[in-house]
Amino acid sequence: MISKNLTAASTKPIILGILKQGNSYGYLIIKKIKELSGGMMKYSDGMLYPVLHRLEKEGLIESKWSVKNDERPRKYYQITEAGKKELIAEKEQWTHVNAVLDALWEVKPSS
Amino acid sequence: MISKNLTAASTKPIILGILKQGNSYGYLIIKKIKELSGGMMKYSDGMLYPVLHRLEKEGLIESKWSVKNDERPRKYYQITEAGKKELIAEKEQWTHVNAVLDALWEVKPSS
DNA sequence: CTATATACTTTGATATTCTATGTACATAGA
DNA sequence: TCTATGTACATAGAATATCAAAGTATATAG
Repeated sequence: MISKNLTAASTKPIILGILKQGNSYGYLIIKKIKELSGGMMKYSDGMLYPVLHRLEKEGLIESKWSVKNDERPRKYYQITEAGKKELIAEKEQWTHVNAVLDALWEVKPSS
Repeated sequence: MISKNLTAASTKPIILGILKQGNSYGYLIIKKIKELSGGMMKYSDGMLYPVLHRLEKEGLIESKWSVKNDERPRKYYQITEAGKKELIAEKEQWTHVNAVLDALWEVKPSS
């Protein structure tokens, strides 16, 4: 299982990345993350929904209730322009941190 | 600047990685991180020292006061065997999360 | 003698997290 | 019919984590 910290750090880019592929809703996003990570990352609903609310409050995603007579009401989210920019900014940060870590994973002791 | 979450997630592997290169002490570790990250990551002393104490409590690092007459007292840390194993486990987690993110950064909208 | 750098530590207000709980509908199958 | 399970969203609040600020002290440069 992925650690709490690493899960927390990757939540935002993962959700934004999934929504960049196409609109989706909470329950489906949870299943998608589990699938994408091969079961290494599992979000409970109680964990994910507050994050979606926060991202919406930050203007990175937008929601719209979809109510059709042949299916259950679902709250569909879509990524905003600000969200797409944020995803790019996230990628830059991850690239940077990975560069630092890559320099450290395999180092031999200098002694 | 690197986000709070990503900083938090990378703190442990960065410190363990630095100590794997050779023993070091708090103040020097802070400077080393700043240097390694090109200034993108800056730890205040109030942030780093508690982390060192926690890692020591977890048995991942060990400390020893170095008191010599020609220099100031310093608390040197060295990585333990458990710490080396933890660093490997961290690397695996980062590899996994990066694989998930790599699948999402560049996706084209399916619509 | 003052400012800055070095070096380590802890407190506690603030923020975050996520478990537990609640609501509600759909459907499979016993 | 009843029950279990899956789908779908939401939030309170206990538990935990964070980190700025303040404290102590020595060294050195100007």
